[in-house]
Amino acid sequence: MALEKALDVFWEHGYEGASIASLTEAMGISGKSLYAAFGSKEELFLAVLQRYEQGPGAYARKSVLAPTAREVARTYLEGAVRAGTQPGRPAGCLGVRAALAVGVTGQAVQAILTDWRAANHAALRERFQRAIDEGDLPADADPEIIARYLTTVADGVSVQATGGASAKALQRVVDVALLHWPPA
Amino acid sequence: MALEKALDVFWEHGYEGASIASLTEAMGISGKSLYAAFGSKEELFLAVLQRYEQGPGAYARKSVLAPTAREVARTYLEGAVRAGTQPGRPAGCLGVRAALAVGVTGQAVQAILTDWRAANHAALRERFQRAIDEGDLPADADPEIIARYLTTVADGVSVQATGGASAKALQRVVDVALLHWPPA
DNA sequence: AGATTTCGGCATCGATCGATGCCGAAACGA
DNA sequence: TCGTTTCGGCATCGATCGATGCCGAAATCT
Repeated sequence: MALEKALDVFWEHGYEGASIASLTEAMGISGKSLYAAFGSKEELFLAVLQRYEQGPGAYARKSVLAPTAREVARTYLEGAVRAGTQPGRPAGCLGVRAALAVGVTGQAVQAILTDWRAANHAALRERFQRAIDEGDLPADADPEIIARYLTTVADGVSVQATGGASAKALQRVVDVALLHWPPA
Repeated sequence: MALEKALDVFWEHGYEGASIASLTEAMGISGKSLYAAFGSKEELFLAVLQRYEQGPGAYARKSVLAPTAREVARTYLEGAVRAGTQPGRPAGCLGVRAALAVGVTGQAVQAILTDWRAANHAALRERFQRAIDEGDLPADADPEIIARYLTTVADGVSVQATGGASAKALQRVVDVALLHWPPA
């Protein structure tokens, strides 16, 4: 699928670093077809982001469905490792890499990805609040700080993977992060 | 100092996102003076990176001088929080933000920053190896994994700060990360 | 004060950016 | 087989990229 190829380009080079020429070459279509199908570079990126959420990034949505808070945390962090170290695909997380620093033309996409990461955090926080209500986590646990800790580690995993850290090394980091539960 | 202004621009917008026009405007000098003083955009960035290491990023170099491994970890993570949430300055870490995803013109700088982060990791690992030799850490501790855990959390702190997380929230994340020591 | 040097403002270089119009070839239906 | 339609290759748009040369004003030295 052409969208999957575009995903790899955005994932590897970020929003502004991915040129239309590099996108059309990877997708195997012409510039005219690209604009006829997606309208603009930004709309193409939005379509790619949806694709990412349902593919490599699906672990975030699935993790909150785990039966226990402990399993939520484990599936979330291990999903981040797996998605960020797939052989033959770009390293790290699209949402972290693509727009951490941008010029003037990328500010809209940067805001979108910032919201995207914030939504991930909010979903985890709400899941841990439910765990408290169900007695799965202690009543004095703080769902905000637990969720923040997990998203911070996951973001760090993405940066480490981008820098070339191996899946094995990052899995050990995740094991360390999950040694004590609840973490606070 | 003009270098400090250039640092803020690269810090906020990354290497490719920082245009010469935005740099000269922030530095208050002309393009001609910029090239006379630094030679090229890439050489200017290298000078900025050195400045960053001795200013906001100095915590990394200082932390390994702490007397105990525990204090090394604490000063390192708290330094990452403080440097990444300074009011009136760009959020996060220059080394993480500036070149996580780049086009063709930024690959050299991307490699430089990847090496820079790897050097941080190596310095921590060597410090923890020394702690093991001195009996400050258990003989069966793994300096590689402990250092990797800390750099991963610090990288995550940088991403979180870029996304708008507060210093207080990130300090609590660091407290959680340091609750158990050694972490593994 | 006059001569010399230094440096910033401006215009501009070739290249590339995202985006679009033109045009010929291929595919489809009658 | 002919007429119609769709779509990709190509050239090009204005804007901006990093980088440079020109030229006049300000500062320095004798």
